[in-house]
Amino acid sequence: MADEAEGPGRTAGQHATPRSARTAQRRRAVLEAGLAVFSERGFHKASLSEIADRAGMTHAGVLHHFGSKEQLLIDVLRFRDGSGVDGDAGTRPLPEGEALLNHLVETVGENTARPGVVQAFTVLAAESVLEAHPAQDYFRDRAAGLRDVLAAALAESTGRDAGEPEVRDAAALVIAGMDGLQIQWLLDPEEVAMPRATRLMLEALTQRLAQNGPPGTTG
Amino acid sequence: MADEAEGPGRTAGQHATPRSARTAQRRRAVLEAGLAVFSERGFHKASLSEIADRAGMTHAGVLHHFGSKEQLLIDVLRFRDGSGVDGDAGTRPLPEGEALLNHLVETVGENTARPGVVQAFTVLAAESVLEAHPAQDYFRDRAAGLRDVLAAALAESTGRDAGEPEVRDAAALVIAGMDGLQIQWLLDPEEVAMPRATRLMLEALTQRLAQNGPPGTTG
DNA sequence: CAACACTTACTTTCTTGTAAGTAAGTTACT
DNA sequence: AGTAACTTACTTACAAGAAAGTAAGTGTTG
Repeated sequence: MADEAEGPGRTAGQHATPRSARTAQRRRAVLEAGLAVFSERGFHKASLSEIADRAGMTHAGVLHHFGSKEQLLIDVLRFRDGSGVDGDAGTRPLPEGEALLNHLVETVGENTARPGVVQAFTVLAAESVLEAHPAQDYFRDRAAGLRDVLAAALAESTGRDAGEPEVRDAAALVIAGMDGLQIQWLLDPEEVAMPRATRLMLEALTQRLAQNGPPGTTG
Repeated sequence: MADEAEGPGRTAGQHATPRSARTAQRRRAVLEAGLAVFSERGFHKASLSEIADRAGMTHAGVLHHFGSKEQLLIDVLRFRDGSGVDGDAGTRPLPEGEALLNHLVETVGENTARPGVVQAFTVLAAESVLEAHPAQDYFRDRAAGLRDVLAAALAESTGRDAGEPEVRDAAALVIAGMDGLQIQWLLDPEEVAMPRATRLMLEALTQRLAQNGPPGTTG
């Protein structure tokens, strides 16, 4: 069983490139197992042993690669998110402007097909609110960044200014709506139509912003 | 003969309360400690010992009253919610119809003053999504009930029918928005104005429903 | 050979839950 | 009213297990 590489050496910033493709592959297996277990159990109830089992090693082996459970969580989130501490991951940058809004509805639709990832982000985001949670910075920064790009997108498509409080509130609401829908959907998938509801929210908010807004643009 | 007029004296007896009342009081202390600790740590990371400490007894004492950690959680939720397993609790039934919508914004405003309770419900609701979580039924039923009353309220104030998918989606969105805003607010209180955003959401959704809706009303 | 990728074994710390004891309070009966 | 029988509200002590993390060893590989 040799090295059929999928990209052995990578530009990994300041971190040294992994020695072999096999090592990268094992790390990746741990990250995937971590995502699965964190999403099924949440951070606190997840155990390194279960993650290690699924990745085919012992919990000490996991610690060898990631140092601590907290660091593993952070690496798992970045791995899934895209920024790819490791070799790669789907890393597509978000579209900007109006395209972002359509992209969101699409993404929500895709998400109904992978409850695992949805659950991981939902549970971990809420959990991160707890004092001294290791993923707190990650989720706070993520939310702030999303609010920014969403405010820009909403502003663009309604002729408003991205700095207006109402626009920023709307941006927060879009994220909030998506997060909250996920909770309800995970609890009761048949009662909640995530993509349809997301579209409704976007339409309602953009209509409201457009109607109430553009100072000189409307004429 | 214990002067029955003033109740049974303990060594340091000071209460004019009969034994059963004192017991209820101790149980209540545990419920309040439980709410605090569950909200600070989440269910899994909360420990009976810490709850017991705050209530002034040992963890075995807590188990004497509530049987198990899971049962304690459920009793805490019901206690805070109102249904009052115990003697009391503020059990005010939700207003109905349009009044509910105003009530929501008010409640959100009040909530900014008590992050503890907000955090408890936010974190536990998201956590309940995990397999075999003890509060899963509680939160699923709660969400379903809220969607019903909200759909009715939205229908009433927009001339729509509470059974229409769009109205039900809007109801789910209101809950989702509130839940999601709480997460963002807990992570970054200065960046998120919960009450203002909540009002915006309600306005945007009711306008959208009213505009798009009443089959015979529009002309 | 030396670094790496692990494993086994162990330590420490916590966890919930149980068992059994005790000091009060309550009830039943005379 | 007095007392015995019982219940309640706890406590201390323990059981049994899981958890993360450490240390040290082993085999592979570049």
